[in-house]
Amino acid sequence: MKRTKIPQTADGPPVGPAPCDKGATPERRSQRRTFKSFQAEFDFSLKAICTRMLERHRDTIRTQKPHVAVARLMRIIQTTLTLANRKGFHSMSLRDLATESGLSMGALYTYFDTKETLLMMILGEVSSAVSQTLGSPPVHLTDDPAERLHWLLETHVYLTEVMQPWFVFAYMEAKAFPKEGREKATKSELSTESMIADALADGVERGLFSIDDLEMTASLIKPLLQDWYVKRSKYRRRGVSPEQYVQAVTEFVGTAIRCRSDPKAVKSGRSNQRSEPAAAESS
Amino acid sequence: MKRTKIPQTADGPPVGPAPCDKGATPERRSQRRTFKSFQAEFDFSLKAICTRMLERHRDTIRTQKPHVAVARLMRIIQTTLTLANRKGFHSMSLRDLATESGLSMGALYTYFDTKETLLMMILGEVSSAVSQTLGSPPVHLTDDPAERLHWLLETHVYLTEVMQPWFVFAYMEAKAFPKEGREKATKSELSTESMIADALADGVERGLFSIDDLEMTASLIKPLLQDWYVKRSKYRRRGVSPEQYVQAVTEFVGTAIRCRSDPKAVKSGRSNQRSEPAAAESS
DNA sequence: CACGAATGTGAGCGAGCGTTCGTTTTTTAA
DNA sequence: TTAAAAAACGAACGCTCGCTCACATTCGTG
Repeated sequence: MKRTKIPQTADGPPVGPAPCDKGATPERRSQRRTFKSFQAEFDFSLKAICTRMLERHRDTIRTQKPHVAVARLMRIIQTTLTLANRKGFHSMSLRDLATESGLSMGALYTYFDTKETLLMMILGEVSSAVSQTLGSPPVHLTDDPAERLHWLLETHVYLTEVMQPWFVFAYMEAKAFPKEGREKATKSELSTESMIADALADGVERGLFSIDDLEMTASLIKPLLQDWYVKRSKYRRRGVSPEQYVQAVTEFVGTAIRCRSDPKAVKSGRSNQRSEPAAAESS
Repeated sequence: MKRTKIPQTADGPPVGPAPCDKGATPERRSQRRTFKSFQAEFDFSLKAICTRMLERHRDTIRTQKPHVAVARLMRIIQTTLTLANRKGFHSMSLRDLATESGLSMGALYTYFDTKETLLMMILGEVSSAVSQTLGSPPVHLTDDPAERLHWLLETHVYLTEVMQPWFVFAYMEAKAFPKEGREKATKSELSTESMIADALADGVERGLFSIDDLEMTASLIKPLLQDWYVKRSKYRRRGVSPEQYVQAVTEFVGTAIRCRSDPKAVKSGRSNQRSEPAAAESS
């Protein structure tokens, strides 16, 4: 596994998330991951994604100079996501795309041979991002189901936050995928669900969770994660931050499965987290 | 934390001296509603909906004889829902629709003047169905938040079960609605959410629920309801009945909001539920 | 049966689609 | 400076789309 270089927009990297867990005190070990630390760990900027895209499609993309190709790709992809999420991929014409992205029709076809290829290129980056992040959970979590579940929810929310338009695109256009792509999407979706189910099963086995129907519960958690990017504008309007959403979902789920683990691991608890004093404890 | 006032559409004053606290036979009163009893109460068969559709569009539909018009409409709508849910409304051509429904191009235009009108007609029936069912909760529920919440979840699931393709259609094509329609959809969505928030607020006030963030919790319940029709095929494959889903969601939510009300109202508990002769699965 | 009214039909219209390719412009390098 | 290579361009092509309308067919009634 290679370490990703971090060309962060702002100045220096805000110090990665204390890489060595064996380090200091236990409280430090489970230091809460933030959206910022996620962004420091992975680079899902448009530029980074388009660079990976170029590498993956060197054979199809006819432009030679990498920095030109990446620059054009960025315009194309950015515009595609915007237009497609507004009116649907099929309703978006390549002429619209050309005009909005400032390229000519011919130039577009330097980057893909078919409109459908463009769709698949985008989908490919989405599923690659999913397996890159959710695919390799930190080993130290394997024996703490509650932490593992929390890590899953958190990672999912943070990932879909950085790549929100991408995920909306994949979600909305899924049914129009040309078979191959649709299966890929379904598989990826089910794999997320089974990761959740795994963590739940583990928790039940250790007597930490109390769940009637494992499969059903995992099914119910999935839409909560999807809602974050599908209805992103609603949450933005209400001023909900990614961290707040993670906490709300964790709490909601944690209570529902009657999670009896270390309260500070799953329940809201963390007082330093609070941005609003909010006594909130109704008695 | 701010208190959200809930501008309800048209609702009786919830405050009051709980008049019919104890009705006739308690068992009868809170007799569990089933999918079957819902179907008996409302007629959302294709025929019934198309009949209403015809009445609502007498001016646009040129066919005179009602029974012919309804029959044709049924074919048109049925086919539209099938095709649109498979490849998207915009990707479905009217030629496809004509062929599949067994009508000619010209005949189609006897029922709508524009492809967009067809879309709006379908959307209209969906939102009409929502307000017809969710809009008028039984009065005897106004003073039992847990029952009211349960009634909302139940009604929503049953409604979207009978009209599943309609709701998928509305959900998936929502972003392509021509403004007017999109606003209608958004409003309807928010109204459902505020009905939920209403019940939650009521429960918190009476000390029955324990909820940190009302608005957020209501937001989290909504996707659970949507998952039922959006991912219907998944649940069908797993053999989950509408009743089972209602129970799973109720239980999940009930625990999450630490509902302390009468257990039989919200918690699963009742194992004899399972012994019931299981609702008949319609085609 | 007859005959006007109501329905049904599908080829044809212009518009817009994805895609191509001969041409022009820009870049590169000697 | 210059010429070959790379990249950008956008009119043109064939096709399908939503939609129309002159005509054919069926229905309802005397």
